[in-house]
Amino acid sequence: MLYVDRLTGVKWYVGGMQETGRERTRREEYTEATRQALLAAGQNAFASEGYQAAGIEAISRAARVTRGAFYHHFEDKKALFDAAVVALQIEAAAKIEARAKTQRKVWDRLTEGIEAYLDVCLEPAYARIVIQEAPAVLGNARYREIEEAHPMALLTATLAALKRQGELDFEDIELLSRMVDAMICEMALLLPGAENPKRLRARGQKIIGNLLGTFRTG
Amino acid sequence: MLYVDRLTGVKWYVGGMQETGRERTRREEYTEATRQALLAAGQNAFASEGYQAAGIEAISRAARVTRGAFYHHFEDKKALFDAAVVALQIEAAAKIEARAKTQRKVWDRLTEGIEAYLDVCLEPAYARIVIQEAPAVLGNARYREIEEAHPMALLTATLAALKRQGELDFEDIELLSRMVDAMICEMALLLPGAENPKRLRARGQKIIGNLLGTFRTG
DNA sequence: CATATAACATACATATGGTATGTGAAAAAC
DNA sequence: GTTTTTCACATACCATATGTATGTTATATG
Repeated sequence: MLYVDRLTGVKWYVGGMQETGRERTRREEYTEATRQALLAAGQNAFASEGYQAAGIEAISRAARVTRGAFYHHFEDKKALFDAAVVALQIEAAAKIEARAKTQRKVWDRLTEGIEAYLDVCLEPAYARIVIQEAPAVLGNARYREIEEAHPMALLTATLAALKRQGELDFEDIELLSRMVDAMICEMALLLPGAENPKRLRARGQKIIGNLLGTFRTG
Repeated sequence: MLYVDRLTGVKWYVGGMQETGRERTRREEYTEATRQALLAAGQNAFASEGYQAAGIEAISRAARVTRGAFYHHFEDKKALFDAAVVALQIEAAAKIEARAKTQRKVWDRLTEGIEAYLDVCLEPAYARIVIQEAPAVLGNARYREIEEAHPMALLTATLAALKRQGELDFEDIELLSRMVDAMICEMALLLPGAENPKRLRARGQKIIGNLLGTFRTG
């Protein structure tokens, strides 16, 4: 979460934060807690009702504050949604990285990471908020900005590593990464409605595997 | 199916209209014309401002009627958007089919169709309304229903034909079709922001070609 | 010709997002 | 320690947009 030092105007994040030496006051903790409550309430509402149907009034009530408090913490409704997407993407990237790290060889890391990514995409909240609604609500530019910074960065980095090691050959790693991303998201939206999800998933992975295979060298 | 009266220039649709053998009255023609005007105004508004920002008042004014007329023709705002998506998808399917038909061999039809699909996806109105916003506005289920009935049906049919001819080998044609579809849409959202669109497009097509190549037999 | 109906227009009800202002407690300044 | 300021909220208000209920007129129909 973002903090702003009143004295220095310095901003910093908790999560990937640097210690600035200055101590946190109790009040700051409370503030952060209500902000978190609003964000959590927002995620719930957006996930279950969708962006448009989710009302700020209801979200605020769920966080046990008034709409006044909401507008103190967030610029507007879109800002809350943006924050929700960022939080989900950071979470997603962490989960994927953790799973990928269980493998030694880079190529195995890739396939494990893709597995993990698909698992994340299958979580209903993620599917609805990030995949289904975020592009429309935030606009493509902003959506891609967030996506590139978090979950896709891992994929791109892994593909780049493979290329450096000479195990993969393609000019535009970024593009290849996006294509794989698109296929994974497609799978995520397809699987919940399938009559045989296990089989469908296996087939989907085969397709993705085939594609990557065509660029594999050695 | 759209008909245009060569004498009057009036357009109308046959589809929901019962074939009564009865002649079309002038009044019915007028009615259909205003409906068309509303639909066109809606497409413009949705394409330039997005679903949420586009107001029914403005759309109605652009069609030179009041909001009362709008609500006479459409259930609600979503219904207009739905109609706009359907119309765009029907149009898209027609364009793709026309282009694909220029080729003799089925495999060439496939690649030509993919080319044509990408071209359609690059039209700003289509990209914004169908690709970017429709899933969020209509919900995934409805979105896929429309997509499957129109542009994707062609892709699936072509892939199925190739499979029948023994030129393609994969168990789930529908899935493969969806994957290709996902990649094309991804390309469409990627290209407008690219510094070298021509090169990017070529690379994207190479990726899609590679994927299909892995299932090619003979 | 009378009646019904359909294609609109008008007026209204209501919800929701956003803003402007008020308040009390806590931190900073002196 | 007292004063002053700040900040995290609450209250009240406003604007806008969706949707509905009702009214009106022209056309089709018996």
